Amino acid sequence: MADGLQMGNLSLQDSQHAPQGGPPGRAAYIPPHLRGRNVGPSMDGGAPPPGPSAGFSAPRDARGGDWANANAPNFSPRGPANGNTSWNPMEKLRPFDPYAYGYPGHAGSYGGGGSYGGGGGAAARGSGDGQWRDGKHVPGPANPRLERELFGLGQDDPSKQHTGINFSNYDDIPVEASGQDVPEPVNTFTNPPLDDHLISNIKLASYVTPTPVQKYSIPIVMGGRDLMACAQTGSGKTGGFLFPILSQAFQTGPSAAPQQAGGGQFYGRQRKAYPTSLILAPTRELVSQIYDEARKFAYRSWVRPCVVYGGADIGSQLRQIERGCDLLVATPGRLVDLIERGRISLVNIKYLVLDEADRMLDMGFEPQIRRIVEGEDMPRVEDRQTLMFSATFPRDIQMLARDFLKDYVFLSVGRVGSTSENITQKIEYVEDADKRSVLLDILHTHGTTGLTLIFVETKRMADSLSDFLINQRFPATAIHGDRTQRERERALEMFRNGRCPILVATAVAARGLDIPNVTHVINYDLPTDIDDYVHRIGRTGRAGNTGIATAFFNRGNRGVVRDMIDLLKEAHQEVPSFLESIAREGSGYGGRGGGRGGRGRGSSNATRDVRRFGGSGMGSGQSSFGGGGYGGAPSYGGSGGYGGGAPSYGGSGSGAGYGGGSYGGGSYGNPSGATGPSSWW
DNA sequence: AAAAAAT
Repeated sequence: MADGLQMGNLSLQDSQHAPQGGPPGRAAYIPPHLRGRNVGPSMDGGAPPPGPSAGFSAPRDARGGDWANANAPNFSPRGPANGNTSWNPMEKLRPFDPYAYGYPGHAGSYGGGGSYGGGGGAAARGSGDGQWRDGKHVPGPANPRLERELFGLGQDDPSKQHTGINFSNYDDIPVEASGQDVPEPVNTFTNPPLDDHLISNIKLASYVTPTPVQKYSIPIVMGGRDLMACAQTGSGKTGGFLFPILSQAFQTGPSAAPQQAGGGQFYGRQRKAYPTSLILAPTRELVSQIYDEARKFAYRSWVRPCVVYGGADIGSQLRQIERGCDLLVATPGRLVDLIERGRISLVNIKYLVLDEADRMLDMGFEPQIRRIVEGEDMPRVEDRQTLMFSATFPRDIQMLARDFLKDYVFLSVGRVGSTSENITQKIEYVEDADKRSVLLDILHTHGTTGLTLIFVETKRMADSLSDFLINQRFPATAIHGDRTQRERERALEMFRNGRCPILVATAVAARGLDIPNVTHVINYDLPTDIDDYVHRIGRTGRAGNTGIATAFFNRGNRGVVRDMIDLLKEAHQEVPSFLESIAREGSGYGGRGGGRGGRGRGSSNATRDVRRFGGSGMGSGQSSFGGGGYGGAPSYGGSGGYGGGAPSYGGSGSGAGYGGGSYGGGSYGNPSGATGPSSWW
């Protein structure tokens, strides 16, 4: 991978790779917003942007031997001292926050550790794990205990027995791919292109057929292409990036560690990790979820996944990383922290994944993300592969895509829930004062099968409603941002495993969480943003199953009435007449019906490859998945679409952009004349 | 209004 990289200047190397305790050899910290693109803080004195990856080919980089040899110092330098089998208590405690208990769940696989180092021929991780030896992948022995933990027996933990079935319904999910030379999708988990070891892990996890996202993403990523995918969590996107990344990793082995002084000697006294894959996601729950998946598919392989996030003891995370870290799943803040501490270097990154990118931006992570991607030692765009996932594709995400991706394939995956009709949506007119009793009616009649997720708008309401339900002898619990991390995890776990099949939640649980078996979502309070509604109901009907979504609607929600009607129609749901009449009453916004401007419902997921259209037309560049939009992929505007189109993001907002034709189907309803859509904000 | 995140 280092081939063809230019040499950086030496001072650059030194400042970047200086042992952590050393004097701060770098220039004063430059805040991200004052920084030019590609000019990281360590690029003193106007060094041209050779990219941080220049740091690779330092003279002292003693690569040249085989990978394993060069890599060895990265891994468990302490060797046997750490190796142990006494960590197993984790097994009982593990459920959620691994760090809370001192050691991440990977422990069990770590076994004796005695095989480390030795003659330097192998990058061994301990007797339980696989190795990369003499240019070959040598999977570790089976570990029944770990296997049970990772893949589950499906007995007492319903959350594990249920990993994505009913695949036939997946096929309803439309996918549109665009870009230059889009590789043909695959239809099976087979070799080629996938690695055999990965396939065996996929089998262990009982995945049978790739989901639509995976069908496309696997060949795209394995073909070395960058990817921008608009997809939600339930679509199987985690596998969509993990499968190809791990498959490649199994076949090509570890990268050489830089900064290594030959003979397996450590250069510098800090142990620093050099992951080859980095996955960024916005929340702790999400990174944990991704990490759990990564552990499954990395089972018995040489690849060691790690997870870091805030709010947990950093010491144990540091120790975990020291033992080897090939695939790192992280929240941005904590990762920056670790980079600042000099414990993680990104020079070896081959794969960068930004998951739920829109949400990360919503949460104000852009500075950290830009710092990580552009302001540290991450290889340049050309020298890494970058995959971005986002439920929506608004302007700021387009900018990120423009800056972080190269000649990417754009993938648009239909809404899992609403569009594919997996979810039956019911809207009931309920005044605030009647909500409790109506809720009780529903809970009584709905029976006890499956899990019920109830969304409310405020934390106080979450508490009081769950108290109320408990008083009414319903097994309920609550999750919201004022509860401690531990309480949240516990609530979620109780919900997952069915001991508390009713969960009252605020928006904290609206997005991203993948909880199987949620059969009913109740919007006790409707959100003001229809996108949030879509995400909420998307907690049910997941993995191709069906679900029911009930919403309590009254005049206080008339702000979303227009979007709600559009959404119901698009999803071929019944539209109650009171909605229409309330819509006719007018919502007081003027302009187009709901006053939502262009950022209508279409933004939820529906997206198009902006590169195809000359300008971004609508201010936010979002579009709908409307009607016939899929098949056609009408106007790619010739092959020059990308190169030429890219700079146009600054785009006009003035309406003209619909021209592309994919709106023809007209299901979008009202692309009416409004001008600046973004005025809505 | 709520949520999230490095401390």
